[in-house]
Amino acid sequence: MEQTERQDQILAALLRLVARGGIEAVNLRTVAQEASCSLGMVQRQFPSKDALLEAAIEYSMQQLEQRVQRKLLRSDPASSQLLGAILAALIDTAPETRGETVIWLSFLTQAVIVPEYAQHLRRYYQPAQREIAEIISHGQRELEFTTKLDPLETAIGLLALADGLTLQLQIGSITPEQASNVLARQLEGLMVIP
Amino acid sequence: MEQTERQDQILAALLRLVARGGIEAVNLRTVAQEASCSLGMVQRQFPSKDALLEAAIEYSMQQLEQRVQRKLLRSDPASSQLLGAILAALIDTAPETRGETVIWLSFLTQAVIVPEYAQHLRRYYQPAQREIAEIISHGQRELEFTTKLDPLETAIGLLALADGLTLQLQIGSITPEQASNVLARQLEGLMVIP
DNA sequence: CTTGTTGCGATACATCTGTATCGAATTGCA
DNA sequence: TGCAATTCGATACAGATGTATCGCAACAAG
Repeated sequence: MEQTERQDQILAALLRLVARGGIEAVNLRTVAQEASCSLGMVQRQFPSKDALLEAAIEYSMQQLEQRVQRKLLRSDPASSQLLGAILAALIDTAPETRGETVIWLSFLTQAVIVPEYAQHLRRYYQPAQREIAEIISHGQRELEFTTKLDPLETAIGLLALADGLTLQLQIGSITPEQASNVLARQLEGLMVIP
Repeated sequence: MEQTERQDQILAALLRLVARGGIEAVNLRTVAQEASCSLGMVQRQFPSKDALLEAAIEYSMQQLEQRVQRKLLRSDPASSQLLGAILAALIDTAPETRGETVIWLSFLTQAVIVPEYAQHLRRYYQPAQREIAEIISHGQRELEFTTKLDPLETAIGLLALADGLTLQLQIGSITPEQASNVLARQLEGLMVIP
């Protein structure tokens, strides 16, 4: 068995654990048990618990990235369709992605306190903001979007909205239908003249 | 010294602690130290750590409630002004409110896992959604808002947006100016005809 | 003033958790 | 096949943490 393969098994086990019991359920022993290996094995694959969690975040980000990319490939290349696909991937509530969502939220919450985490996140969000702004810009040039709003500001709003909707969805204070309706209205809003 | 007074001192100490080090910095000993009292005192005021945290959440929610109410009293009674005041209070980044923000985010994250917490939060969000929807409805009837959008759906969007912006603000991936601009654009959006 | 009660803070205790260590098993190579 | 090196998993260890206990001091009632 290869190194990275074993590491991925452990990371997957960790995410299953997080999906069930949140990040508080994670410790070296429970992870080992979930991964059906020994405590020593987990220690050997990851030098410390922090390193393990860091790897889990990285892993989750990659999974999210892939999910977005897959949606984009299947999507109509019109700007509004692209945006819709990206945002739909961000608020995904499929059970398989629950672990990723929860660990992502935990990481966000931690980042408010730990500057290094916040920096990590900025390095993710700022490119995302720019990419979405670019799509909006493109839509404006192609006259698909008639809005005159600032693309970057609009992109920031859409990303923040997606995060907020994810939270509300996860705690069940809104339904998936409501969430996608809200997003749909926002996209429609780009096609009027304000 | 009265019971509730001592409890409030402890809760305030806890929130200072959370503002500095997040919820992980909270344990009975650090709280006692921050509150300049003994471990036994904290134990006597709150039967368990869970009860202590529960009380801290309640306390934070009351503080937020009061902050919103104060803003509302000072605000112009026009619907858009009311909405602006509420949303501005929600994304507040004043240092004094940081502890509340962080504990609120921690609680949100926990709520994804703990159904009882989620229920607490729904009991907060759903009235908030309805109140904001009511303000929007009123604005529509008074012809201040020309939008034909569904009030409840719009309210859900605004609240989710506020949560998302709060997160992004706290990790520094957007500036306060960007956040309030995004909110302002949304409010302007209610005054067009879509 | 004495005595019983209550409140207080220090300390003890059990558990959990990250990390280090060590002997045994396994594997690869000559 | 035999040996050396590596890998494995069990266990030991230290520190942190929630909770329980206990002796002492302050105070009130008689």
